[in-house]
Amino acid sequence: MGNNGNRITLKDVANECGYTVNTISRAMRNDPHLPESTRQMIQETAARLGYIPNKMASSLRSGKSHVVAVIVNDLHNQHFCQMLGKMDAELQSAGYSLLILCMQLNENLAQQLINTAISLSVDGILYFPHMQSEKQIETMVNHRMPFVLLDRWIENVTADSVRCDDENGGYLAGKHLAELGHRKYLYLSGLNLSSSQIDRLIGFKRAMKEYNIPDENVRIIPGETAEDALSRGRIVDLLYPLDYTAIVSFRDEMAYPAVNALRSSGISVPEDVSVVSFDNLYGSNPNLLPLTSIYASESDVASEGVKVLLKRIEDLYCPVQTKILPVCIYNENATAAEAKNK
Amino acid sequence: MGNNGNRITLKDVANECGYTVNTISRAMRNDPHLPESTRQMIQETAARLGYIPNKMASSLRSGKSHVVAVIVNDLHNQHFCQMLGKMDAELQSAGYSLLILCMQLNENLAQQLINTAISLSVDGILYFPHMQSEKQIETMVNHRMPFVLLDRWIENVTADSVRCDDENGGYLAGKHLAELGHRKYLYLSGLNLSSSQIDRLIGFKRAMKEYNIPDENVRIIPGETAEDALSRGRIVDLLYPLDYTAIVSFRDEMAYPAVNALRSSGISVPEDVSVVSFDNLYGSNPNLLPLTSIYASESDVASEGVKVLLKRIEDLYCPVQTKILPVCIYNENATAAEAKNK
DNA sequence: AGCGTTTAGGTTAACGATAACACAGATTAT
DNA sequence: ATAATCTGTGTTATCGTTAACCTAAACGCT
Repeated sequence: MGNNGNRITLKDVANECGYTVNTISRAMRNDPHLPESTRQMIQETAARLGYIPNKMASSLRSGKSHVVAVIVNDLHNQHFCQMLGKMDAELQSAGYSLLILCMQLNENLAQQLINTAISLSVDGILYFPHMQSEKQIETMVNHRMPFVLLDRWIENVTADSVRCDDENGGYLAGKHLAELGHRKYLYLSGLNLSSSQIDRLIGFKRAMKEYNIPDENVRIIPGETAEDALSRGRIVDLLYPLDYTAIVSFRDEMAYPAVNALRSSGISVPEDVSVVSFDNLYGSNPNLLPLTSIYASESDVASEGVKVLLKRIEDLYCPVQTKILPVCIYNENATAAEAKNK
Repeated sequence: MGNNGNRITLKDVANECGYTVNTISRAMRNDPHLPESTRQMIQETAARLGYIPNKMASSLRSGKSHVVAVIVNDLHNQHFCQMLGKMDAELQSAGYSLLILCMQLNENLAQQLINTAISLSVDGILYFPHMQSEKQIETMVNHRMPFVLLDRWIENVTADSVRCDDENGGYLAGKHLAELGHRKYLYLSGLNLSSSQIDRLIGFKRAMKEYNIPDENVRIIPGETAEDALSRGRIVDLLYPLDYTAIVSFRDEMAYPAVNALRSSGISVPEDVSVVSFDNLYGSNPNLLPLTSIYASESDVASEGVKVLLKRIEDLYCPVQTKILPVCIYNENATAAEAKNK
């Protein structure tokens, strides 16, 4: 008979076996001090009774929850989803579960989500910060909570981080287009200047300088979302009067409507206008868009991120880990077409 | 002065305020028995000290964790990811966090994931079952764990469920194609006969009967994954000799490579061959594929699912809830082109 | 004034598991 | 042969919070 309501606890197993809860607990954790036979007998009884350990209790006492939280900005964003899959796989094989906390595009939620994570005593946090937000970092540090910053760096913060080489990415974008002979550029920036945007622009400008393309040939269009800025009329207006022939978009999701707008106006991509973007969101579907995309493997970011976090969980005081993953530039179709054009 | 290591607990706040932990606990939970002034003072002190409640402890004592688990087959699948976003939003506004447990395409993990969920004392489970698996259901029932079956039904199980009207979906697919005048069909089925596949096929056959299309005009190609079955050669071989002009694919992810294969072989879609599929995965990108897709709003499945679960959490013994969401058939481009063709 | 009823808070015992310590009997070492 | 160690287990305290129960003062009412 169960103790209180219905849940089967160590106590129930103990009663059934004639041992104390302590011994059962040990058996379940495969404590080497128990003789093989006893352990087996206990584990079998536990299985027979349908015992499922209560991690809340265990975590409360032991301080380990075997749950890792990931904090992302938006679950509708494929970029994150692809990583979640990989992260989950890596975490699972290390014995962790994944708690997803999502800002729903509202950055003010970040602090609250971090509190939630701490509140649930997760063992670590995979954090995709959306803004330059030192306060959240401070909270985690104060609570001695292991964490890794993903995709971005944060000003004045030294902490474990995994991101791709955005500066080089921007450079490669510029170089690629410059070598194709383009002289006038539209650079679609975003509204929030995240670290990756800053780095990409810096790299891009470095390339421009290297190829002697003057500043005034690069028109930066900042602070707009894809939908509202890149409507057909707008992008065509922007392109034609000044003979821009190249577009750089800070991420594929922004490039996508731009390319659509161009095509609908009878402008071919990449024949008339070359487009370079970041993330390679559509990389797995090479027929979809004639984009050249700059990216680091999402899978690598995810698995490196997990690796770094697990290391930090294991040793809270190990030296700071920073991984900057190489980016590559690729799109079969676009590259081929552009080369032909050249 | 903290008690043990460093975490700030109720006790610390109590010491600081001169009340007992009980009173602090009450203040934090906004217990109406406390005078406004005391509560405010306590909450301010707690905030000042950086107190973050320990949900492990709270959950252990109170039996509520305010975490809901979702069990999915594959996080790389967009269909799930889209729902996760919506679910998370709905759950967040109800005060819950979302724990994602993923089978990594390995159905044998299902039982283990359910155990994990129970182990973590989640308040409920959103379950996308992958197979006809009664045992997992039994576990949840035994543990009085609220759950909702999503997307699928399970034989011999009566439980809360939310899914779309797959039978009608299949019917609409058949009707649509039959009315366009198609007489010979390739029906791409999947390897595992999930309930949605069964229902879709049943509905499709009903339409075939209604339009007097004999069984032998429908060739069912089962048990293959998209990649391996629908290579260029294969699909073209299948199409040409018998003059199939219509393809039904049990889900968009399978249709996608098929369409690509067709196009690469110089067969136009939808001009030469009409393709109907399910899920409307690419619906938000109408230029991507000339597919006609049958689907129910993912957002609806997600939010209905959450709604049903929350109700069940609130009252474990309320009557069984089953929601079958209407499907619609749509693709602007394909429909227009097909109509012109007709 | 006397008696019930709030009001504001304290006391105590859980929730389920685990860590630290204790300890008897068996085994080994010297 | 006796001390030292190991083996297998029980005892107790504790993780941080909450539920159930209790009390003392203040208040209202006839």
